[in-house]
Amino acid sequence: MSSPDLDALPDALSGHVGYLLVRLGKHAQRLFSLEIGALGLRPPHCDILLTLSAQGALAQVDIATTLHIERAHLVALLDQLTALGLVVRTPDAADRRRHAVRLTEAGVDTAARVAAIAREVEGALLADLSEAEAASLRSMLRRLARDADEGD
Amino acid sequence: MSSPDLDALPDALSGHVGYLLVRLGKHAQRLFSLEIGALGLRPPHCDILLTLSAQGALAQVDIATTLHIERAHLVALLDQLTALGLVVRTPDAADRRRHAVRLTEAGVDTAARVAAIAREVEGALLADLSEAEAASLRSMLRRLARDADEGD
DNA sequence: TATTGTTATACTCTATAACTATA
DNA sequence: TATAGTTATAGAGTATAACAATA
Repeated sequence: MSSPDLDALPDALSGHVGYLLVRLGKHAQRLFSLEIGALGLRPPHCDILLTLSAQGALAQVDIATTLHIERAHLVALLDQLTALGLVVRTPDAADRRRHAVRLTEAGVDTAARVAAIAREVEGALLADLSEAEAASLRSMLRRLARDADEGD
Repeated sequence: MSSPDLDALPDALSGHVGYLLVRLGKHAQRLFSLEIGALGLRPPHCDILLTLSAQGALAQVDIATTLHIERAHLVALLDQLTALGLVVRTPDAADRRRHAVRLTEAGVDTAARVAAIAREVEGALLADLSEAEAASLRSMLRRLARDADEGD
């Protein structure tokens, strides 16, 4: 048994979209993590910042539902973002069980930098695709993601 | 702050292919995991079985390289597959550092069942795409995966 | 009774270093 | 010296149950 000429990507799996999604998802996550590490953030922190940036104040349960993060896990993530001065939790007068989470001014700035980094990584990831191909890919993936959410 | 009408998929992130890949990869992994749980297997076990099924005997380092699994992690995975009677490690006469890993007869059967399950999950995942769209998606993802491997 | 935020626990995946035996 | 398999450890993501405060 000598080492065979191994394809970088195993043919046995390259035909499965499921496997490709898992593999590319991990790759994208890794690239992105390296870039945002300098900000002291990990991917879920960034998902939260971008979501708050687009939607304004949200209760924790809404953030959790939107991002598919467990409520229980979200607590520590928000504690960390609070310690960094990027978000604040304020009580909701109308329903005192809920905490309104919103970006601070520093949080708004950081969200903008995160968005810029995301665009850079995106460019590197899709470098070999034409504009039309990238648009087609994005459109199909968005449809699949919506289908997946409906199935929950 | 009343609960806003939350899109299932947050608009702030749905435009990023990177985020969609991560999210869909996790979804695909979850669907697949549920199905193969009945076989006592987890995704990396299946990746190994399918790779051995296609390539025959491989040394552990080759499996690890091909599948992007750490050599150190692979040891336990192969121990588990061995305990299930699905693979065997045999010494390589030409290089006694290397162990040839190959499927047993039961392993061949299980690999076939895993492949069938993978096709089912694939069907569910891509249900809303036309044949042409699915082929286009698969082709683009495969290109991106090869690009990613070259960049390593 | 149900929901929100919280604490605690456990399992998987990932990353790293170090050891042994062989080359 | 370098490589293959192994052991051990720690961080990160995920899933679950249970609790207090509030609706």
